[in-house]
Amino acid sequence: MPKYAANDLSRSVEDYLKVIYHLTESGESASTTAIADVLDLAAPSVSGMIKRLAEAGLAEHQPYKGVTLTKDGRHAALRMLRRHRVIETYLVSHLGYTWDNVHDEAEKLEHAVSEDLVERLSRALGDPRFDPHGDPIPAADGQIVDVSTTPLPDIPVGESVTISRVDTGSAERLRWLAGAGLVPGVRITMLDHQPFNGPVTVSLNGARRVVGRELAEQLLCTRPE
Amino acid sequence: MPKYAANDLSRSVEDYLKVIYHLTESGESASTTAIADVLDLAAPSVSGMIKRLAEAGLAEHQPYKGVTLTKDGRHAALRMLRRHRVIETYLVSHLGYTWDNVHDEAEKLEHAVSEDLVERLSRALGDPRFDPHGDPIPAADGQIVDVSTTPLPDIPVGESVTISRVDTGSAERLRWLAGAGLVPGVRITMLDHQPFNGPVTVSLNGARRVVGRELAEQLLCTRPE
DNA sequence: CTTTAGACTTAGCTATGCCTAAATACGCCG
DNA sequence: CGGCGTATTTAGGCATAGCTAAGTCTAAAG
Repeated sequence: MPKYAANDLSRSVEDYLKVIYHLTESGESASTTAIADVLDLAAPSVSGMIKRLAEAGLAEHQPYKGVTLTKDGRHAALRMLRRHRVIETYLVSHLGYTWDNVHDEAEKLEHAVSEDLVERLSRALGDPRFDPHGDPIPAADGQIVDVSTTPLPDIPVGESVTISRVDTGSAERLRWLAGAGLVPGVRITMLDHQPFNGPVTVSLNGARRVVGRELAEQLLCTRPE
Repeated sequence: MPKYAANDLSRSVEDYLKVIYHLTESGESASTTAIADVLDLAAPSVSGMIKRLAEAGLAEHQPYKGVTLTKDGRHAALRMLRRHRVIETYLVSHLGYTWDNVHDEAEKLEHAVSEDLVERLSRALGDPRFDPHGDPIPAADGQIVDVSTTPLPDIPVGESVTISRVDTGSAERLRWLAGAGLVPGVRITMLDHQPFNGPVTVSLNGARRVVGRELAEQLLCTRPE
């Protein structure tokens, strides 16, 4: 018999679940310190919350080894992710926000919107599958598509690719990228790699763009065929 | 020098301020029990919060006599009222909500939206001055229009008036009224009063509507000239 | 003028979620 | 293998905001 999904988690719990979800996406478990860093909290506060999450059946904790989400916890985290990304998309396409300033607003709203409102927002948008940063929006049932992408610096010279995802939360970087036209959906061709972690040069619509290595790593591309 | 408006009140504080604002609109001070009833809290909890509100300079408390808002408190309450009504209006006109089901959603969102978002919503609506229930929306600076209205049962037979405001939060009543076409902006003519607090009969667009006294009291009308 | 019901406040407890300080475990380096 | 630094947990507090139980004030009725 499935447990009733606890649908009334506190704001804090929701935030922890989201962070743990992100930290464990690559398979490893999330450490206390890593969580504390992201949420800007003291480590003991995180220790305490991890215990509560485990008791609530949302997370599994191996003391001193880290924490992972249970099925319930992952489900709740995906619900938050859906909310966040639907809200961001709506704010950008219907209320004049730009992709560099939606994050904070969505961060607050995602804890306040009802299931119903999220679905209305999604429908008003035509049930988009990606948000303005190219991040996939989980479906209402928690399904999330897994697009295989390659960081821009790993693209060989001469190859043409499509930018599919921009993996930074930095408003400054997002603004610069938007100004340079380097946004999801755009087709670019790799022209040059400089060695020793130097910049890469790409062309888009005939124009040249030089992008520093660190930023280029955050431009995730889909390769042809 | 004006005090900086405390812009980071807790959800609870915001709720208390709203309730005290409503209870004191008619000039009297709000009693502990009245506040407790509306918020569905125990009286001692309210006593405690009133003390905190007074310490924060948001309310004035005469022990055993009731509480009123200070200028700061009233300002914060009006800010919440603006948020609530702008959100309700947006949900109805852009997201397919009906006037009987927006309240709960707005109640949660009003604590989460930023000043910026409220102004964007308002602009997207053309800066409306009334919400779907006909309640005036305070301006961003706290100005609120005071429309003088008359409860429907006080309209003499034969007079034609416009429904300007529907003063009930009951979803059932709102649904019935919408079905009967008795919504703000509609012009009706008083046909009959039954005695002993009996129902009133009105015509709208040639149709007759019989409305019980209690409900009719909640239909606030503007009279000609 | 007293009594008394009901409104209001005080006292003291609970839960959440944060903190600092102190204790303890892990794992690496010599 | 032992020690040491870092990560982690435990212990003990604090603030907010709720609760019940008990005491106190007000005002109306006798």
